[in-house]
Amino acid sequence: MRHPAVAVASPFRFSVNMSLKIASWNVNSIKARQEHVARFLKEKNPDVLFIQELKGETFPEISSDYHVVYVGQKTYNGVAILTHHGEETKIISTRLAGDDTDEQARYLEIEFKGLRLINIYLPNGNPVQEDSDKFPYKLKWMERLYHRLSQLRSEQIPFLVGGDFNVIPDDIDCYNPTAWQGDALFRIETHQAWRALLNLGLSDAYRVLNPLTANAYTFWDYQAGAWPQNHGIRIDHFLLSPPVTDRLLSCWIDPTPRGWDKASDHTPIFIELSEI
DNA sequence: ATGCCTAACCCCGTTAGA
Repeated sequence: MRHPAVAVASPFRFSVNMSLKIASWNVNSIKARQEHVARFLKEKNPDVLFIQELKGETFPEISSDYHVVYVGQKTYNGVAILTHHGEETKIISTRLAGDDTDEQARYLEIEFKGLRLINIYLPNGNPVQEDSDKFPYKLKWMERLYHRLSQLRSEQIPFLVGGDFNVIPDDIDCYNPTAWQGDALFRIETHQAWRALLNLGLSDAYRVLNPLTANAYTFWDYQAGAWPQNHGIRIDHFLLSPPVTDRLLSCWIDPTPRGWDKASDHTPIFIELSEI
């Protein structure tokens, strides 16, 4: 048979432009990294950029090509979503449900092109010790996230969650698993909560397409020559709900911004989705 | 080894990050 049996719905279906490129990057202060972000947008031209750790209450003017929605906080946390050419966005929520007393700016959920986009800066959780509530806060936050995503699943709303999860999913995701034993990013409770998210039917976009790739990291400590020795961890992720996983074309980590002068300790991760 | 580095705040050291 010379011609495919299935008709092509649109002559543009196989155009290279018919995809959505979404990036996520913890910049460790938007004020300190605004020139890096401007360079990144210009060079990579993503349709959407998730940013974490704004570390401030304001968002500087960076690019007239992008529309910015953000939730800020003095000194700590803060997340933003940038969309190219001011495409239609609608803010659904600027906080994670489940604790009205939680003032930390770590969650931003928007509607974009029929998708729910969720940008998170999941709590670090260290130190793990009796007299600190940081680890319990992390676990509670993950439980709240589970409930929110479970709700979206039952409502059959297609979504993706991207950001700094502060979770090292497995041994392959860090240069020295032994060194991370007991750390909040690698604790058994953290892994249980991570697996609970996956068991909602979500996929870890990077591992779907790169199941065996080792030494693939998104964070390198400023200290002890971690970057030049590639002593990193993979903690920035995209989790996709099933219909979004069906649209996944590619997922990659771009280490180059980590090598820039006065760099963030994180580097961006990308996904590319086919258009409907 | 629990620091090594970096940023914010604002007092010139502390807190937090991961």
